[in-house]
Amino acid sequence: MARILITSALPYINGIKHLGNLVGSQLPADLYARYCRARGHEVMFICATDEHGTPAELAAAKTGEPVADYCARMHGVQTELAHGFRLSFDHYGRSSSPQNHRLTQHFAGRLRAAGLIAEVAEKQVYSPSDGRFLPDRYIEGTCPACGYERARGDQCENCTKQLDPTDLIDPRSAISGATDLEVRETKHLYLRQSAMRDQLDQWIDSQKGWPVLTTSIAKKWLHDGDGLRDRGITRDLDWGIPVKDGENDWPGMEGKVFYVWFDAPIEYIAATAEWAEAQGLDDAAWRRWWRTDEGAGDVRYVQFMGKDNVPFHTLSFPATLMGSGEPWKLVDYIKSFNYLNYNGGQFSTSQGRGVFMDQALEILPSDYWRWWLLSHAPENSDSEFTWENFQASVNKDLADVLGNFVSRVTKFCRSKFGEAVPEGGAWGERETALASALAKRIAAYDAQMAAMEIRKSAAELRAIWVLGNEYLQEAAPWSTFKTDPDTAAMQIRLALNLIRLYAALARPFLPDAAWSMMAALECEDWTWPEDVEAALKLLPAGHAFTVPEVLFAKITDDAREDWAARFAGARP
RNA sequence: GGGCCCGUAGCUCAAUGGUCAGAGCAGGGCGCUCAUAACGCCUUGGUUGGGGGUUCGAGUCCCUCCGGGCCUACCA
Repeated sequence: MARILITSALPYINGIKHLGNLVGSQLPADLYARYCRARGHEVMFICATDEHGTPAELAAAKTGEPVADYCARMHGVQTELAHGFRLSFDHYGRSSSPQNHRLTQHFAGRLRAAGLIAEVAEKQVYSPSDGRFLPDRYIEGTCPACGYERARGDQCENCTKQLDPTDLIDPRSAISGATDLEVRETKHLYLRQSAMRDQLDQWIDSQKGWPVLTTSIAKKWLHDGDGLRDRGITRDLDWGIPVKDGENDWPGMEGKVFYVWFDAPIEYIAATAEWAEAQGLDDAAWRRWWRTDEGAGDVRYVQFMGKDNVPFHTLSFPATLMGSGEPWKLVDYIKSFNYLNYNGGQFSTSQGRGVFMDQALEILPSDYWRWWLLSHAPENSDSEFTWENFQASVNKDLADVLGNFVSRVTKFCRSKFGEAVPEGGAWGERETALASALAKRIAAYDAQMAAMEIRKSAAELRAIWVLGNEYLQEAAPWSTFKTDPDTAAMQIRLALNLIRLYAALARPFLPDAAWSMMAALECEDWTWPEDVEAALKLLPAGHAFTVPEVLFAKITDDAREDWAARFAGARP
């Protein structure tokens, strides 16, 4: 038994996430967490809402709520949706928690003591009308290069030229349209990542087997141009974690807060502390996951995230942890994902394009989405959601191959033997061969799951379901029954046990369906089938069961067309 | 502009430089009748984006061209 720490990239507070966000971090992290638990490992699975930053303030302003209230409300909404998708977090925290305030300020203090913080005076655009400094991309104006009138202060979307906000002609606030912008001097803290470049570089080099996507992005940042640049870790905002040096004030930094990307990863740690508090445990309970000098030496730490998050997890956050000079647990493996596209374009939160988590659950139960999303996870390249593909995959894999197997076995047994596991007969060669084929496939499934090869795991699991249908076809208990009822009883006894085995194996992908299967069998034994023969004899003769409702209803053409039309344009 | 990734069957995707490039779906044929018209077996289908090169051997390595995508540090 190992101890596995799993974190999923934090969803931003600013609205409901779409399926692309879900499959890029939380869902595969949940799959892995569930798998690790099923294999008997001790798991700490952490996620949280990422609540600070300009977009959160603006979203709150739009609804007229105080930002703290807005975040509390949206945290509730996201928590509900996480439950809806059966995301099995040990704790779903908030980056605005007191724990995160303390830890973030602690790290800043340690970094300052280590000489890794620089104070930099810089000029930034301020909008008196908005009462705030404007991040570059919140300034719009005419592109000096191509004349595009809605160029952003960081880059012109039309001609892709990199811009400085002061380059823009007729600049205005993208928030209010105000044109009375001025340049003000302000002081900010920078994390001196450049001083840690070699250390980070060596650390990345020492990691074996990370996805190309992960290491190539890290290497690019480390070696591009002059190498890794220092990074501003404070902002002039109201909502956030006040800049402090540990518990002490930071002269000259009054009224400023830490940058979200500084405090968000620290929330992984803080959320574990939140968990401990919620469980009524002491600090040692969470520190044994995070401090190698306090018990985390044998922890394996795995992070899940979309590719846009990679630089912060490979560089900034490790720099924060290493730079503190304290023995914090560093990540051991980073599983990163590409993007899921929607009907040939991108899912888009701002444009409301695609299917969002709340809408998905209104349409179908979570298992349908979990299965499709995970079996098509964008691991090697961007992948594509289409309604046709979704319908075909779900109907074939879930309804026909798995669901129908459960149906045919339980209904056949009920009609010939009644609703209890039938007695009689003994295994022959066919059953031994099946057990050995299953053992082989299960080993492959286990290996793919352990390696976090998501799509390959799904394919192996499906192949295991197919073995059951093949067995039934060959054994043909419906004809055996006419001449040799005892053998038919043995065959169907095995098939009923196969349902339990499938439930145990499928639980990480399909928690609800697995539960329904177990409930129908009136069984609570989720034991992983390490010994397949034993697993296929687990339910004894005479054990009662019930025929379950149809596990997965098929998606009709009408429903598919209806949804395709409904989600074709912007979110209503 | 720079960097990275991808391009394989109608579709979605596999293949440490080494048998005849494989699966699932879709298509075609056969079988079965327990089951959600479900299941099983067989089968059609490829100049691996184009062109060069290295090698005994290239989907895989190198060059080049075409096409798609991502990142490029003040959104997060």
